[in-house]
Amino acid sequence: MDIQQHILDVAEDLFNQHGFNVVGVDRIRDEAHVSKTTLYRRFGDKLGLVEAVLHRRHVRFEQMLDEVISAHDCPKDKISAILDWHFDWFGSPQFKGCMFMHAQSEFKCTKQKPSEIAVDHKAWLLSLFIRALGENQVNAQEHAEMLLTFFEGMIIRAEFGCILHDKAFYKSACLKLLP
Amino acid sequence: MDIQQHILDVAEDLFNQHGFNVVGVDRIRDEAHVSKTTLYRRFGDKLGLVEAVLHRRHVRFEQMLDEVISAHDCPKDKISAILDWHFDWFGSPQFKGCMFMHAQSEFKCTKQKPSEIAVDHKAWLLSLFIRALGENQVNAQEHAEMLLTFFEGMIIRAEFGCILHDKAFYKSACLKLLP
DNA sequence: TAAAAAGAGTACAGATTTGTACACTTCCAG
DNA sequence: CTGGAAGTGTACAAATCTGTACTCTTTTTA
Repeated sequence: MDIQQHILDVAEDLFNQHGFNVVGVDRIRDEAHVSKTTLYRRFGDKLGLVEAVLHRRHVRFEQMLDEVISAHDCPKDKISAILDWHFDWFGSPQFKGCMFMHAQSEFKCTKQKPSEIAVDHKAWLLSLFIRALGENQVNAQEHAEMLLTFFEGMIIRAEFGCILHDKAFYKSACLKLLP
Repeated sequence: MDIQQHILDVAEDLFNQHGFNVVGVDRIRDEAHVSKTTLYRRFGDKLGLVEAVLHRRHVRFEQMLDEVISAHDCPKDKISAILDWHFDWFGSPQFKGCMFMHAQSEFKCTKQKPSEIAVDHKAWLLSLFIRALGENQVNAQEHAEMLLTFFEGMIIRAEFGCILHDKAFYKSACLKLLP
């Protein structure tokens, strides 16, 4: 059992459910059943822990979604698969919105590293859509941006508990936004 | 000079720039140049102040956007005008993302009133799009939801500093999402 | 004008938060 | 088996945050 990963598991879950600033180090210590000494030895300070959580989450999303789009051939199927993946995510009990959006809103004014990680994550997400559309397409960049915009909106609507049950409407909308 | 509105001005600006939990009552007192007695006499507690700020902001948005769509006739022009209004907002120096999204992410886990106000605001926003499309249209509800989703995504992309300079792409995407 | 309401300013109680210190234990590798 | 790295548990310093208390002053209103 890797204690580092266990701490990150607990911290990620707490940050995801309640936010970064509102969750104190003592609470992570209690729920992870480790000592504060260990927390500060491993991650330096609370900000270091936040960064480690975000970085690991980004890598996980990267692996999952890269696999999702590589399992299909044409742009239409790749986008459709990304949509399915998002709906599975929205339906999971852990879903509480996008942690990178929350990091951006909580840390952007102080220009701290979590905000930087969030911006990098979204830049990678745009590149995923560009690759899904095929980079040599005309205006692939802009079409990818429109699709990403729509997906970001879906995440928000899901966080507000307002996602429509019928996935078909979203799939149809995505198709309209394709080149 | 209305002291109540002045306090709300200052609090709204601070909450907008930095978030709700991170801004303390003492800071609002200092920047508004009022006493803590006045703050607590007027708003009860910090949560009451947050609620008052959100409520007033919702009413202001309601007035502005109702006026925007009533100034045009066909759905296409109404949506286009809403888009223009959003781009003006994104370009303003006060823009720091959607305060109701932030309220939802900071208060939803505690099921407090700010989250309720945020949900109500977004429900009203959906109704705005339904009215803009014309309520008797086929699947107006669902088309409005797709448009709202896209607009929520634009707000997020703007918060990340990633909105494209050329408004034409977004306008074109909106048209594709119309019935 | 006199009473009542509202505000200023300050102090403070009580809780919470981050981060450190220190003594003691566990565990593993040379 | 032994020394060092890592972990536990506790205590605590220092800052911060919410909310109240209390006195004094200003403003409004009857």
